Amino acid sequence: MSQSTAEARSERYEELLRAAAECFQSRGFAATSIDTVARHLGATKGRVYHYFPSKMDLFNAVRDRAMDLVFAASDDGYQMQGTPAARLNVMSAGHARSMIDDLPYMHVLIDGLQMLRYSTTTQFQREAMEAHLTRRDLYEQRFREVVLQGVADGQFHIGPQLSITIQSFMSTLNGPVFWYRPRGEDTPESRQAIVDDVVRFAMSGLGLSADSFTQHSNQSQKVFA
Amino acid sequence: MSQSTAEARSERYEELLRAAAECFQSRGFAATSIDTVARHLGATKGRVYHYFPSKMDLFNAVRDRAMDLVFAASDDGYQMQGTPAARLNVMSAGHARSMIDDLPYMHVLIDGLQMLRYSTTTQFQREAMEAHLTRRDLYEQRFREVVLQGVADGQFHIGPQLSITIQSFMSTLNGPVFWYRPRGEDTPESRQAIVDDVVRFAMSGLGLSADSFTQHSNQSQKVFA
DNA sequence: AGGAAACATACTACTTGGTATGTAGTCAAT
DNA sequence: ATTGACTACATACCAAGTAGTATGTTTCCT
Repeated sequence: MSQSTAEARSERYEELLRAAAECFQSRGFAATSIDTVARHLGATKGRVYHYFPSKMDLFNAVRDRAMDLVFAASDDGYQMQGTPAARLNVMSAGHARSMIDDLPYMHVLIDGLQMLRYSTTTQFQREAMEAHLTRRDLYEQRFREVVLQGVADGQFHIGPQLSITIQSFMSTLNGPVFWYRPRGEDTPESRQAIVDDVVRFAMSGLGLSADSFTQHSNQSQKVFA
Repeated sequence: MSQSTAEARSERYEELLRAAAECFQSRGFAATSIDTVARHLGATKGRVYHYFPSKMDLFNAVRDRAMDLVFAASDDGYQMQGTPAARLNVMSAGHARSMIDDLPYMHVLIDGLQMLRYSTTTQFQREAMEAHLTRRDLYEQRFREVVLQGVADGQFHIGPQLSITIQSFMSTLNGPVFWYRPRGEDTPESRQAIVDDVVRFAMSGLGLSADSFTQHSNQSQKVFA
């Protein structure tokens, strides 16, 4: 197999994955038939089943890809040096940005959890689900870790139950998946403005004003230790 | 028809409505069959179709009921006298409380929006959907109104885009629908603690500390005008 | 007793996940 | 140039499930 054919296959695979994500987004898993995905591509079932052995595998592939994307989106902030507030700010912005930019995938990721008790008949599917949940916990753990550190530093001011605060924080960041829909007039800048506002709200929920975590070229301002 | 039979019918109707809500919650609309709902009641299709002419009508009834509940839950706060912060606090607590107490209904309400472009084939269904969206807008408008007044009073501090703030605020309040699941050990008090923490986060997102909106028996404390 | 309400049962037309098979194009070796 | 193997699909088909209907059957009220 030559280089170009391998690339071509990869492109076809991506095309199929995206089409599936879009269908799952707009109609949900159960209401999306394989024929639906195929028609969305101007193809037939044969093509879909050539790349994925079953509908469930297709869905899992989309969900796993979504997880890859959201991990990548917040990784810079997580690996970054700086205060918990600064790190969390970059992580959150990346996360929220991904919600908007990769909306079809993220929609699958967010409400793909209801699949928990849905049709977990097969053993193989149970394992795939469990592996996914592990990754998800790992992801949430990153945010929890940084928030906890901010609380320890006295920089964040949260309620008595950390888990509730984390859930609320993530709910805010995930929000765009439910209410944002791309329009003709929106630009990269307008999308960034949305992200900034969402992140501002989320950080503010932790008791932080924008001054305390945004990057200033003038370093003289330091509100907290 | 006697009084008791009318009551009995009403009870049966409620029982069916709740069973449907629970099924729709756990599996979604498309994956829930009429037989599923019937089996959940230990009955057969005949019973379901005796009360509802179609699956879609059943779903609409659940969704409308959910809207009734959430309206009722936040109405006290909306009608209340007081500062925008105090009113919004009570409204939000009622809303969040309803998310937890009426979880099956609320789940249907929240993600029932994806039905927008789903199978809106019939004209009648389009009208039902449009009527529902109108009520939903009206509901959100109540929160928007109170938030806007708080901003005008200088009591709230929000980002440049009001609509984004409102969406984030509602996302936080709706959050429990996605992550809360009833457990054996939770009590009315523990549930209230969850509600309080969620509301605290949401209000904090508007730049409000808990001191500025909670009711104090000692009235001497007034942080803002 | 008679009728209507409240279901259960049996059945139909249709959809859907998955499979089995056909087929056009590609690539490499002879 | 031809052949053979393989990829990348399309087509045809089947078993299972589902929304809705038509028709019993039991229970309750009057």
